[in-house]
Order: sequence, then C-alpha cells, then structure tokens
Amino acid sequence: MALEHAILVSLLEQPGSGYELARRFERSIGRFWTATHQQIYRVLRRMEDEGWVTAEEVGQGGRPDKRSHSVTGAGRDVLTEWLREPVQPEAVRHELAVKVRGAAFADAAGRTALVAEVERYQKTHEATLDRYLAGELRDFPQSEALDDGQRLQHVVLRGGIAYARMVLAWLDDVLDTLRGLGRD
Amino acid sequence: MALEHAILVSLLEQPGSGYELARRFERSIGRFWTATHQQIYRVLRRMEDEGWVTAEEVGQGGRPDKRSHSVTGAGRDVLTEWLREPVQPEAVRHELAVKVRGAAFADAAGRTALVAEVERYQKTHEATLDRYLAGELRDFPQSEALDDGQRLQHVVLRGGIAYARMVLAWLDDVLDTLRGLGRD
DNA sequence: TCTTGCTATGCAACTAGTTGCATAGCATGA
DNA sequence: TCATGCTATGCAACTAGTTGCATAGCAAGA
Repeated sequence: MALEHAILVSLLEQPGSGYELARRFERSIGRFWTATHQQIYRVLRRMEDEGWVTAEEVGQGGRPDKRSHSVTGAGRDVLTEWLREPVQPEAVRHELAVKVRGAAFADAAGRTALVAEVERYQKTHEATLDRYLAGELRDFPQSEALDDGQRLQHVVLRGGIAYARMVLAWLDDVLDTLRGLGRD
Repeated sequence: MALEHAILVSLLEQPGSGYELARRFERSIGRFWTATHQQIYRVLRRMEDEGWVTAEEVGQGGRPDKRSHSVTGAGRDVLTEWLREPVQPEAVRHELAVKVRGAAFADAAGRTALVAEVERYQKTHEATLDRYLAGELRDFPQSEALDDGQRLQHVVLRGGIAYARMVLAWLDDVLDTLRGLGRD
C-alpha cells in the first residue's frame, strides 16, 4: 500500500508520464522503492480514478504522445496523512543471506560456485556505489546552497551510499568466511 | 520463489513444525527473509506435495500434536540447484526513505511529527541491535571452535549487526537534516 | 531497406504476500 | 472459575507484484 505514496512524492517533485516514472524508479526512487512499468501504469490509473492525480495528454512532435500526471489537492492530502502514520517495520528479503546459510549444505563445488557468485554480486554493488557517488557530485555540489527538497534528496542518497558501502564490507567478510570453511 | 529455499535451509539446520518455523522467522531467519505463519503453512504444504519435505505427526504430552517436517533428498537437490543460480538483485522497499523525501511537501507540524516518528523508529533499531549483539555473545563465543554451519550463521548475523549500525548512523543524519530544514 | 532500439502505453495470467478469522488443547495465575 | 496466553494448524478473501506479451511511432545506422 505504498507504491501510491512513492508515486505521489515523485510526481510532486516533478510531474511526468508513466514512462518517465518508470525510468525514475529505475534510477533515483528505485534505490528505496522498486516497481515495474506495468505496476506503475496500473496504480497510476487507480490513483486517477480516485482523484489523487490528473492526467494531461501531451503531444510531442516526433515521439508518441504521453499522458503527463500531476498531483491534485486530494493527492497531497493523502500524502500528508500518510506521512503522519507510523513507519511500518521493513519487510526484509535478502536472498544472498539465505544462500550463505545454505552453503552449509553444499559440497566443495557448490561453495566454489557461490564464492564466484558473491564476487560477481560485489562487482554490481561497486558499480552501484560509483553511480551514487557520481550522482552526488553532480547533483549536490558543496559550493551551492541547497533548498529543503534537495537536502532531503541528498540525505536519502547518503543512505544509499552508506548501504552500498556496508554491503561491500559485509561481502568481503562473507568471502573470507566462505574461503576459510573446512579449515582446522 | 524463495520462501521455499529459506524454509529448506531452516529445516536442514533443524527439522521442525510450521509453528516452529514461524517462530524462527520471527527471530533468526526473519532478519533476512520475513514470512507469516499462514504463508509458511501454505508453502510447506506445497513443498510436501512436491516431495521436498516429509511430515511426521509428533504427539507431545500436554500440548497439541505437531507435524514435524524434514527435508528429503529431492528437497536437498532443489536447494543445491538454487544455490548455483545467480543471486537476484534485491527488491528494495524502504518506506522511511520515501517519507523523508515526502517531508519536502509537509508543513512544519508534519515535519515535527516525522522527527518524532524517526526517533521512535531509531529506538526499535537500537533494540534490534542489542538483541543481535546479545545473540552473538550467546551463540558464537570466541573461545570455542565453530563448525562450518555456525561460521556461516555467524557471518550472516554480522551482516545484520552491520546493517543495524548503518541504519542507526543514517537515522542520526536524517534527524540532523530534518531539524536543519528551513534555515539560512 | 531493414534491423535495432528507444519512447510510450497497456492487457492478461500468474505468483506471492497480507489480513482477518476460526478452531482447539492446555497451563497459569487472578 | 474465569480470563489470558501460548502452542498448533489452517481457510478465505484480498492486495501487491511479476512475467510474458502486444502495439505503435519514429530515429539512427548497417
């Protein structure tokens, strides 16, 4: 029940079409809330039916028309109300941790394969961290004064960076542990 | 498609009933894979139908009978195969981050309420960290030699500890940012 | 010219996960 | 004795999320 709210925040930051929202979810918003375009279109339609957003057909010479969405007063009210509600405990789903514990029941070949897989996974997180850091330099230069919205976006990005760094350090720990199994 | 695998790992570590699994998911396994008892019973039944686990009725003087589940050879094979598959990218869902960005569209009262809520949330994570640290002292004493399974459980727990610490530090950053809004 | 790829929207079918409720035995303490 | 709470299992209805596919216009390069 919160994709709606993520969409409201994103559309308040900047109105846009379902397609544009989907791309934002791949990049910025997707760091802390993932969604596919199918899901976004469906929810967006429902939000329109409920009057939380309005859509406007926008012709764009050359490319297909798009339906640009903006948040209504009612939509803002929904968001305000939601912001007052207690934060729900996170529903964690960390597949790799299950696999690591599962490695206790794998043979030597299986463990070797898992080491390789953790190394691959680590590389994707390194790339993610690099992307975040590049984005931070680009969007939040120290020299300029930031407005409230930018400061909030920045602190969320810092969370993403801290998370990526923590994961990388933990993956080193996992690799050391996997490689040290069966000794003494 | 991975609750099955989390259950297989848990039952290999220690056979048990649906009820017992549900309690493990509240504690240990739930750190990286959450599930309710309804979901567990349903999936367990399906896994039994597919021959991945077997169930044995166990009478226990006093308390209601339970159906204790154990992993079959076929179940082990399923797990082994799954361990070889690439780790899927995590589907992140971090409600608080959405709310923090949403704070840009809240009034002063709404932001004050969010600060209080972040403080409450921080306390729950402090309690979580304390629980992890106590569990670490209890289950993984430095003096004793650990077997492979214990070492793997320990490295996963260290991941939980690192995560909780990272979140706590980030929540401090969030609180500083929220309190500093609207200045200069 | 033909293929590839990007913009743009969406349906249908499926799987996963949540919420609310029901049942039942036994233990413990007010 | 009565309420509360823990052990133990489960159904039904719902909401959320995934997967596969379809359509269509235009641009750029082989």
